[in-house]
Amino acid sequence: MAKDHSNFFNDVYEVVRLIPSGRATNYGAIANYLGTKGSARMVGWAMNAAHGMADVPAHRVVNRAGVLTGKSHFETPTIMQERLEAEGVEVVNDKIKNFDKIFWDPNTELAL
DNA sequence: TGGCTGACTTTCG
DNA sequence: ACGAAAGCCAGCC
Repeated sequence: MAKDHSNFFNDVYEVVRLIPSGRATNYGAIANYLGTKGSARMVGWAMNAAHGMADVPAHRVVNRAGVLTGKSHFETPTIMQERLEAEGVEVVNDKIKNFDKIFWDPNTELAL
């Protein structure tokens, strides 16, 4: 399982893994951090492969509005919200409450 | 080799 | 303020 096979996917996994508990980020931030800012979709795609990895908390990755867009891709559409609430994140209507304060930007937190 | 798809984002109407 | 369309890159057929 060499990480050099797909740098893009691996990078996404690492960034998502670096997301601290009780925090969440969005696809655009990760894409921007990786340099592929134009392809925020690809981040989601990478997560599609990442959802098979337990080490990748995909539930901490949401869209720029803080909505749990990818919840449907989990084992169950409720897993994402359940896990976020378990982390201490308030979720209402499949949307993260106070997303503005729990938002975790790799470009800022990792201090590029 | 060429073209479609995709867990997004931004902008024009 | 809401709706629809374009743009982006990388994997997959």
